[in-house]
Amino acid sequence: MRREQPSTQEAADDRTDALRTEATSSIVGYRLRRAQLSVFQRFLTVFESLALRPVEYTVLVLIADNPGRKQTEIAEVLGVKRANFVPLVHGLEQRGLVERVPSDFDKRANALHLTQEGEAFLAHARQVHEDMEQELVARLGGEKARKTLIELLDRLT
Amino acid sequence: MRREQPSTQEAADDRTDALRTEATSSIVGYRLRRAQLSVFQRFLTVFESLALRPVEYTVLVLIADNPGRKQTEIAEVLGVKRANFVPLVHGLEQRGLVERVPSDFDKRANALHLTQEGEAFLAHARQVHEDMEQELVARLGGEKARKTLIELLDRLT
DNA sequence: TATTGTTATACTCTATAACTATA
DNA sequence: TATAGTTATAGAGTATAACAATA
Repeated sequence: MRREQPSTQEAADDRTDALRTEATSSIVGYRLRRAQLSVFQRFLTVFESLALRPVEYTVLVLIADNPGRKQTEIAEVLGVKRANFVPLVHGLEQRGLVERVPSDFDKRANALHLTQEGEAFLAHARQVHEDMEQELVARLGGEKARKTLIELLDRLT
Repeated sequence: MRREQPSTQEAADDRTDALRTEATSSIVGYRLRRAQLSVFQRFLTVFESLALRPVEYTVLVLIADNPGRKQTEIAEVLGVKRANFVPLVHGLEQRGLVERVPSDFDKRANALHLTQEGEAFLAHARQVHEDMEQELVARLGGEKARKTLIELLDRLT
């Protein structure tokens, strides 16, 4: 049997070749983190001209699909603390994409809506995002692979 | 055809039922983030008695499999900036798990090694981690599902 | 009493610049 | 000149506590 690596007892101060990373392959959490960072980095690049972060895109999508909901509700489904949601939605409002309408049913609450400009912006963003998803599907090896991935991820969540 | 939801044109200030989140299902990055956070949270719980964070566990594994390597090399393969790696490895050294040995070949560099205590600690940590991985495998639906997941994640990285 | 939105604040992660000692 | 380790620091992201208005 051929010895391709020095003994594991030996130090390696003098070697400049690649590190052994086999053990990290078996750490699901580590692989998840690397993949997530990679996909988010790609998102930031693709959405740079729209100046939209991943969480902001998701907020716009959720408001569009749930018009009139309270800040707390949108924040909670996203896993964002309501205290941290304040500056987030404030930024979207200042850009003219989101409206905070005092609720008729509960004077403490703000009902969230997209503005007309917000709807148009999101329509464009959805297109940009769909293109990115197709790029990911290509990397994964097809729509079936993407569906499998989502299913497996959901089992971990 | 039965109408199960109010018109999408209508606001929803008065409803208290679950939000529509179908659109977020199709966002791979979002699903990745949720799954990663969930798995990391589980890791923190499982490793609470060992007081070990995910990145620290990975550092120990990498040093064990690559004794004598420089800080820069371990940091880079992990995607950690060398500046941020300093306090990380310092903490592991203070706990008596890791040694920084001035390299014979390059007086600028520190060669990283596990101490005897570090080896014993890691042996225990690997066991705890293996138990956690088996728990994840059960959630995923078997070893084959886990292998599929890792393959798909690697295609995104 | 409890909840909504808000402010303030702290802690972790991450990123960059600059220094020193070596190469 | 370039690199290894280090320090300082700034920016995100995330967490908790406390407050006013309202339920």
